[in-house]
Amino acid sequence: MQSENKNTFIILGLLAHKPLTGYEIKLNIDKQLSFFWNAGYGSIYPTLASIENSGYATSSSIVENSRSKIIYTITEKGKEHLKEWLERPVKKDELRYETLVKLFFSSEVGDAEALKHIIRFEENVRAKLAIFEVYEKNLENVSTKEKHKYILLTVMFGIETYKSYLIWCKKAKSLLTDKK
Amino acid sequence: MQSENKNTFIILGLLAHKPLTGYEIKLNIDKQLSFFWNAGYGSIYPTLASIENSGYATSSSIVENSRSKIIYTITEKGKEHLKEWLERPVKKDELRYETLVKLFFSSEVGDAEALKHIIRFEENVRAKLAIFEVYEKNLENVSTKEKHKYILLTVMFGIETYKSYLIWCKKAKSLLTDKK
DNA sequence: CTTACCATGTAAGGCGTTACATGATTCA
DNA sequence: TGAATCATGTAACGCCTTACATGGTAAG
Repeated sequence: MQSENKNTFIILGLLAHKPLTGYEIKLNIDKQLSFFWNAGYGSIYPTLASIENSGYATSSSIVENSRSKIIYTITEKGKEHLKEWLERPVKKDELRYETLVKLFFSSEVGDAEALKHIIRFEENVRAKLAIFEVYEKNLENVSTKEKHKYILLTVMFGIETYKSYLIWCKKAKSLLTDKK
Repeated sequence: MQSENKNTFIILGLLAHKPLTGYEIKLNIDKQLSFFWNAGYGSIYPTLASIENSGYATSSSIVENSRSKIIYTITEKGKEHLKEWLERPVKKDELRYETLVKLFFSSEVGDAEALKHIIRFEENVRAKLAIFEVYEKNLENVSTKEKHKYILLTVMFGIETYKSYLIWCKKAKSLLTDKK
């Protein structure tokens, strides 16, 4: 079966909002979805080809700002395909926390190594949380508009979980450093 | 390169604690790591073969409880390999929340569909949180022992994040249902 | 003039899931 | 006796990352 992988639906979802090039799709995923989904050019361009092949989008070459690009536009068939997927129950949320794996086995290397992983994790979380909070402020002003409401939901999810990560980091550090 | 994928280190980590069969490894992963890592027999058995091939473990066929099994034992070389990996910085934690993707694009299908996804997510979270809390109680009693301390850390992570998921579920539901 | 960014792709290889295949033992 | 669990694997396929390859434009 072609065109049944998740990236197909991510791309169709973005195209449902407006026509985009492969390059713009990558930018959109990085900016808006990267917290819970990632994709590289190596998946995006082949998926776009397969999407067009299946009749879910059409492409047209244009020149804009003296740059030639290929813009993809979703078709009715593509919209139906997307909706059908959106209505299906979620199969599985996949988490692969390498950080937690390394902590789980840290009895082999000791507290100092474990702490390094926690601290690195914490730094990443702080950086991303700051970004989320800017997004949230921007979105709250326009959230009465239908489209933004759902995006706000995902940003809220990021904020809530990242805050809990920080709480855990604190507890984890004191479990490893406090003298009994 | 053989034997450099993550499952290699998960398995070595488990074997570092005690010798196990492929079947037992699967049970251990499901019970202790499934919150942040998963693996099927289709990865475990081939990885075990490659681990043995690389000299990170040795195998021996035995009969126990009138069942024949193949037990793998980690070697010194395997322990070194594991430690070296545990000390390397984490490359990336990978999250693929299909739930959030579907929510992100829910403007295409509306509040009712979005709510269904949230409610399904919430049910899963509640079920798993209950399990984590049992684990935590059991671990707290023995957490002064080195090995359990690190396992407790990962359980605490699960509890903290799952509690935050529930908070988000509540907020998300009211964002979608409250009349303004 | 050179660095960064815009823009589109291919190829190889690794990773991982799913389905299939087999067979023994235990328990109800 | 039949279902569940123990136990070990293979094969196919799909998915995804990484590296490679190319070339144009904008800005300093």
